[in-house]
Amino acid sequence: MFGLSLGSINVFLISAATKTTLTTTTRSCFSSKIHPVSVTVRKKRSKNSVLSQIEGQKFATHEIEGFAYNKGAKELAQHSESPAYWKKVLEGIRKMSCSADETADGREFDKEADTLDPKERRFSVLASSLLSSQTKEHVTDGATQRLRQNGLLTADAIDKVDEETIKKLIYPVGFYTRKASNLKKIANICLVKYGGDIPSTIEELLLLPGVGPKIAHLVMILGWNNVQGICVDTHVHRICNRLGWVSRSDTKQKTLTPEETRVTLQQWLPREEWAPINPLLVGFGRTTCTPLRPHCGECAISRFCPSAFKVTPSTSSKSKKSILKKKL
DNA sequence: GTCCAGAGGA
DNA sequence: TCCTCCGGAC
Repeated sequence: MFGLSLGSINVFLISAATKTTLTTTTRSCFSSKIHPVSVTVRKKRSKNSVLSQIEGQKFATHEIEGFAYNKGAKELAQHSESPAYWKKVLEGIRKMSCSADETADGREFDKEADTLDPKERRFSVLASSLLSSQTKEHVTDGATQRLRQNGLLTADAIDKVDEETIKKLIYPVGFYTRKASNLKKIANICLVKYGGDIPSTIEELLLLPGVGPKIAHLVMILGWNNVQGICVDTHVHRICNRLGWVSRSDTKQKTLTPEETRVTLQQWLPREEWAPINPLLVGFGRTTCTPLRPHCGECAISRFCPSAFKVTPSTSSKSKKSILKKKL
């Protein structure tokens, strides 16, 4: 159960949040190498040099690493004001998730994951993260199981097996043809460049085919227990905008992309919430705060939500087109 | 038929 | 910025 891995993440988070100095205990909580990063962010995402989209935004090294241990760190980590009641909102969503009897994470990663060799565990995290995107949970689980049963959850094995076999085994995950091809390429890169392990930084993960910001951050958290940033998918993006938790700089307009949401959200959301917020909002977004016709009537936090009961169904470009067609 | 959901290519 | 990739739920 992913809960196990989440457990270890929680341990890390608590220690990171409460330590005031960098101790060996804290350091040992990271299974990964720590890469101090100072990133200048660009407006347009390019595969080679990227982290995010807000121009001029810089992260202090200690912030990126996950430590708020020196004097200036707190101010830096909190340079944007938190929206009112955000704690109550998260608490309310947590309660709803529990009563709906959902898994807190919304994702099941490898029951046997803890018995695996760390390198193999990380590769399987990367593989299942890739499969899970744009795919229902049970479908991902089935595909991952089949890969495992065939011994295909290591870089070495994937590199050797032919693409057609992978394709058949992972069917019917979303975009299985492309994913099979990407998986082969990724396995080869992991083998050649990383000795069968996976990359340990966001930048290097982003160089892998089929890995964008969403999966890169997810893999850093689940694979390396290293919270570099929030894993923002379409649910986190939508819900944060509905709640008014993020907006374009100096305006009240919604953020335009998940990447913009991620950077904006990271400016005020305390670090210990970065890892758990994705599974929490994904569950909430699938059941209650749905993209089309959200169930505000049964939502326990609607009183905190500026969009409650007035979310107009977002008109997609496709439906806009068909509306236009009908008019013509 | 429409929408979902991230990444990549035009 | 839009389109494409996929099966499947609705």
